[in-house]
Amino acid sequence: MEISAKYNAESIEKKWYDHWMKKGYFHSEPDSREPYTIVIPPPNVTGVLHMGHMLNNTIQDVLIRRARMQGKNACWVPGTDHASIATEAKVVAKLRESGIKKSDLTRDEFLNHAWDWTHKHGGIILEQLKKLGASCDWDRTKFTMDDDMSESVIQVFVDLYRKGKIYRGYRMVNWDPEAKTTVSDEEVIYKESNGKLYFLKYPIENENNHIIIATTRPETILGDTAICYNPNDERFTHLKGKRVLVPIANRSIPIIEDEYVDMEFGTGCLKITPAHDPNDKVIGEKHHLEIIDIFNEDATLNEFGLHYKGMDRFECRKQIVKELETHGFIDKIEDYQNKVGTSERTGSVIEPRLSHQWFLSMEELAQPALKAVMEDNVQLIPAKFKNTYRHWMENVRDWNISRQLWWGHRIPAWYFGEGMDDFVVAKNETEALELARQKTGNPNLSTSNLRQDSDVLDTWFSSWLWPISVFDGIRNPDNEQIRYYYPTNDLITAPEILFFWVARMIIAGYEYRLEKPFHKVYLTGIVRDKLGRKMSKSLGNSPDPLVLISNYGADGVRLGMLLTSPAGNDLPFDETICEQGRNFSNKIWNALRLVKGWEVDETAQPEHSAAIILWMENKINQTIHDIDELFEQYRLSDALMTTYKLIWDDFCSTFLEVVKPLYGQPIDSRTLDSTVTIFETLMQILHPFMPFITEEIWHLLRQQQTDIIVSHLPESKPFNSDLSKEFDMAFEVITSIRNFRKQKNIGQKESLELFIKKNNNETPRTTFDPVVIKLGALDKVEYTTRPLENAQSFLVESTEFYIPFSQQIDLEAELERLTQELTYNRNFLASVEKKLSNERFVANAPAQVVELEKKKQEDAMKKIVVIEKQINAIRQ
RNA sequence: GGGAGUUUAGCUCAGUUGGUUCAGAGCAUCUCGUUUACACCGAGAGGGUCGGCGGUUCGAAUCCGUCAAUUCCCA
Repeated sequence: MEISAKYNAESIEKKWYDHWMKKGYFHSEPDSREPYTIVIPPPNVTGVLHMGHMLNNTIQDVLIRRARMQGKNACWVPGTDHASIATEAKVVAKLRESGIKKSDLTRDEFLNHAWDWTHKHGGIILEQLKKLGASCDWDRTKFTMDDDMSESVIQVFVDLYRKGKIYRGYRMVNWDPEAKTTVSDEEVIYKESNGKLYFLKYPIENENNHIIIATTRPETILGDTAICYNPNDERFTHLKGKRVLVPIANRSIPIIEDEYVDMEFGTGCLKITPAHDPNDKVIGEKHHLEIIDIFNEDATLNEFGLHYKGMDRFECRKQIVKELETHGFIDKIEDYQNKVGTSERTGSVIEPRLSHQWFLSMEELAQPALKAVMEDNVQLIPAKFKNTYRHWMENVRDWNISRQLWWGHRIPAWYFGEGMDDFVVAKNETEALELARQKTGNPNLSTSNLRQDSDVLDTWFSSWLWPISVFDGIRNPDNEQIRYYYPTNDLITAPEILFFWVARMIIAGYEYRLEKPFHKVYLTGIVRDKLGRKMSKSLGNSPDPLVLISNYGADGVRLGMLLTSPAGNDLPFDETICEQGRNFSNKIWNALRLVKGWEVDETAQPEHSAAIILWMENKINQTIHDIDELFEQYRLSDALMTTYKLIWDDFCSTFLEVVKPLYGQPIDSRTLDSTVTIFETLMQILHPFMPFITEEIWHLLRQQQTDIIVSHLPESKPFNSDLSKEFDMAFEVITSIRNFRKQKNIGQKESLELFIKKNNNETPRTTFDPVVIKLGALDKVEYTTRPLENAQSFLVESTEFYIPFSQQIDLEAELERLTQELTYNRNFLASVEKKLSNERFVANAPAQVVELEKKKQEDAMKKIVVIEKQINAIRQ
């Protein structure tokens, strides 16, 4: 069979993915096996794959493939979320391009456009995941706005409302008075503006005195409900408990104290207008102040604006300043530069406005979720995030779940009047009508009297149910799927959304399943560029993952991403790490070419082959054991690096070099058979990390009963650590021989001999002597009892080695080297003896440690004796 | 302003409850090498006052204090 010299990832990857899909290996149904479940963190339905997804999904695929090979019923549920804000913004932008304004459309018309967009772009990101090799159960693909998923969301809203957990409250929003709509924080552009700072006099009630307050917005005094100073500010202590009158309105308001006030700014005294400033709102709530909203929807003044009613806010400012001046309320006016928020869409100045919103009270709900993580019932990996988690959960604030958008789950609240309590919450309009009739006692109420809340729910309010709702566990809490797959095993996500998503899923899990949603949460790092900046589309600093895949192969990219990303650490991405992955693929590929290139015959198995097979099998068992431990700790990078070294260093550089017959010679069938078996085992161990090349090689090695993806992962068997130590020593000998050849410029073709002199009555351990002969390109190894003359010597532990050498040995240099070694060992011995002579050390250190020191002492002394003898021999 | 993390080789990171000569890995660098699996390679080598200072201890990269740098989260 002709095998190409270079590994061609692209065609092979496509071939195997199609094959796996055809065989249905990714699909899972409940059965008697132990389940292993992951739900994907749903990417934005209209998004495209970025580096963060690559990292995240590579990790999930490694875990799911490993579980599958361990014989578990592996189920990875894929899907997407509707991402209200991002998607709506995209649709709006798209419509604008074709000259359509959102405000020209009805809600239904707009939603039709949004659905078109979703259907057109919705599958893209999932198709991209396939290129990466993601072995998701595509039959289970979910979308947060699927009918069943939406029903679950609405059901939960209604349920929480009825439990008293959801309530209506106020929140400050960015109001665009021109478009008469709310805009998100991202849509506000702050501009430098030349304004004025007005210093106003507020008369103190029942006193012939006043207090001066600086403001940039004098028209809002009509909405003032308090005056505030810093309790640490001695200038105002005489005002404690008094009241002032709002100029013009002549309304009496209290003077309050709060440390929020900046004593340096203005006069050090602040007016509080809770309806028209976010900071004032916070203070207002804290001090239970009245809220007076003076504006209409279009930012003209309402009846609280008194005689300015109906006037625009900026016109009002001019007029009110005149009136204040006339009545002597103005102390002075200064020029003032500040940043004013304007609407990205209309350019008009944003008016902070209080708006009715829905909130979920969190404190009680958070308790079981906090406990679960603190007690490691849900385990965060790495654990350092527990602190952050606790801090957030202990200070959790109510969750504002309203979004002033159209795309998403519309809030199932229907209003039938203007009063604060004139609404009902129900899962649909029919039920709402029934409830509204009951609540009003008016049987004639019809749907035309009902008006559904125009806002939608926060996208997180649907994704917090994800691990439950993908198995239909909200609507059908007892169905077979949810009972089998829930709780899921691992969640892989980014620390940025620990609160937005992870914490809330845990909360929902306990609320709706009385059980955590997952056992473990693996928090990945953030993918950054070389400059340490987060990769983002707006910066344009992210490579296109699909281009990377086509350049380095999916296997190569997967390896690159995983090698540099321990859990919770950021990943400074550099294409060279993918290059390392590609090089590794090529290395494995060439190992295959070597093995497949051998002629076989029935010659006897050489001793070196038998020995190295023994060692390699032992090494594999040992490494499997290590890898298992690393996986238990979710140290995927280390597990991969361990595998990488097992294949590259141990298998390719050592094992294959030993069993490799001389050029043109055949290999014996026993050795070849062991080699192929070992190669297969290595491919199985590597498969979760590099699925494609391993499947390809698995099949090229020999006729297989099954595909590697569903083969059984090799399990750790007992291993002999003495044997490893013995080999490590042998390898040190090999390295010394190689160094000697290098120093003396002796090629591999020129053969050498090696004499070994054991000391201190040690018995020679000869298992790997044939390997030393092969890799050292030696004629023979012989044991001797006396030092050799005219030979290069070296020491491994306290065994002497001699390589007879025809050239003159530089005795001076030898002496120099030996003396150095002697000094080193004497110093070492001295430090050990110093420790041992320290009574407190011997008394306090554990016996084991003291034993170890004694062993060191003994070894060093033996070695010193040997070196001294060598030195004496040269000197004679 | 409040909170959390990070700081070990040129880069990215390991380093369990303090205890083997513990200062390590990969990449990068340097030297040598076209020995027919692989130059997307092989064989070697160099490289760190473990951020600074102080303390606890027989013993500190590891524990404590403090300072510095840096990142993130919340307002």
